[in-house]
Amino acid sequence: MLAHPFDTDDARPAERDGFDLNAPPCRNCDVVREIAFCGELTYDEIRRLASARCHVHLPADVTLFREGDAADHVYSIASGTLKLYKLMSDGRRQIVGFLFSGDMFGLAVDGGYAYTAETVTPAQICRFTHRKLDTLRGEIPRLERKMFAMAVRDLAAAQEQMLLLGRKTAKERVASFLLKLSCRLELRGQPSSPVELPMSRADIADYLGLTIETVSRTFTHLKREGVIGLPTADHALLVDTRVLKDISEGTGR
Amino acid sequence: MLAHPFDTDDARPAERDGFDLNAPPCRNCDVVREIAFCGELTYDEIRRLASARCHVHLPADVTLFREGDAADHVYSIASGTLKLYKLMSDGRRQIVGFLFSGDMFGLAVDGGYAYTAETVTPAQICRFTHRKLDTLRGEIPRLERKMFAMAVRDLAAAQEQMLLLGRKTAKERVASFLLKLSCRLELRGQPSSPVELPMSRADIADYLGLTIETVSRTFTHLKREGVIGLPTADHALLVDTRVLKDISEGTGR
DNA sequence: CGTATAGTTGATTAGTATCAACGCTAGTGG
DNA sequence: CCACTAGCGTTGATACTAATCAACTATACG
Repeated sequence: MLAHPFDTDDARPAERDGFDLNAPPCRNCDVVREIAFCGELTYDEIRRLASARCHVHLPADVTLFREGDAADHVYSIASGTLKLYKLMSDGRRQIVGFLFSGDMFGLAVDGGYAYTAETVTPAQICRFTHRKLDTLRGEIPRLERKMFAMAVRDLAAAQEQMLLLGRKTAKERVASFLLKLSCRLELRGQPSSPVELPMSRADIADYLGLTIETVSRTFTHLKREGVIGLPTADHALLVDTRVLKDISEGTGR
Repeated sequence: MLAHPFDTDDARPAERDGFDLNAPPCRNCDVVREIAFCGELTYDEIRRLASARCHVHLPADVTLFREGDAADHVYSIASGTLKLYKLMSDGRRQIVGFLFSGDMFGLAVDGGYAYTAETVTPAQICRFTHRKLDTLRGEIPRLERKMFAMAVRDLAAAQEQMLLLGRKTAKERVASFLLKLSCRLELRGQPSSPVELPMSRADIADYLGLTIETVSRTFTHLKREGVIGLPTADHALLVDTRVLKDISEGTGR
């Protein structure tokens, strides 16, 4: 396992990677504002948060921590895509979530992470020690609320995924997956249609509870039906969102 | 839908169903202590909580709210079993959780419940308005922390269930299910073996992403193999927990 | 340009769903 | 008190979706 360069949490938190984290209404705070916890916080609060964090840029396919590791840190994504997954002893894998900029992860119950976290693309990551973040949460009620809201949102998303995994067909799963990615773009004010698929077919399969082959075949079927387009393997065009939505809900073909 | 008798949240919260909620170190506060939020709170804090709640006893098969309903309340279970589920338009159902005494539910993101909640057995339920609970959370940091911890715990459980639904075989699912119920008993200091199954086979099937028939057959197989016993349809005896655990993890038969 | 990896497509198999019948238990009414 | 009925659970036969096994193609990399 690659030793990742986070080892400076307490050493020099204020200046790192060219970011001066202490100058309030500047480029740097805008960057911090991007990160998960900071929605609706004041600049002063963000500054306190920023001084507790550790920022790093990682290449693709880096493991941040493994399921069962002592949960020392909470993470936040500034840019890039990550995956969280659980493994069975025989190698079966379930990806419990793909994460993007603004997402938070690393919360743990009994001191151990419940999943492995790995970068899918190069990514800029912030990291806070649980200890420091706990203190800050106590001092900044809005931060506490924000983190709670994020946990509740994650829970609702997980429940939606349980419906997908337990009750949907392969076609419905793939359609739901594409729509979810598209929705996320729309929420961020970006065009909803050419959806980037930075993850491999294997990752998609392990996220949807399918095999690589079934994912590939289903993409092809949807393409043949004219519902989607696949200009490249890692870009999907949502040609008919309406129909795709019907398919994802079991109403359509 | 049955109109459930909760309509007194603001009317007379202090005295209801024979419970005097204002006398601190008495039977009633012990009852309240049972409920979800109250772990690690002082009697004073519990009293403030209790004065905001509304308590009721419900029969089996009562719907408390439906997916999409305006999320007005947060609920806590004092006794009994409930199920939370999501429905698709064609009737396919995924139960996202069975809940027992001490569990909390009804947290919502965008003002709407993400699932339907229904009693499986007769149950004693507490209810708080989101409005009041939000205020109390602000006033009682420990409450805020407790609810956050519960949300994180629920999230980890949901992720574990995603692994089950996405990657486990029918046998592994049923074994995991029985072990989970058994573990819960053990954590509460009760004998881990005769596990009560208050829910129907249909409920178990919709929880495990299987059909009634597959659940039934799998119970029979495990019984034939001598791993479990089924004295009645709604009681399971865990004969060989070790083997059951191996099965649930894909290590065993 | 050759090789390795990811993705696609095809043939077959396996696990679970579906369809169907039967048995058991509990509640009901004579 | 006992027969009747309804609903739940079990068991069996068959069908079907997605997994597995296998081959091939396209893309990226040295």
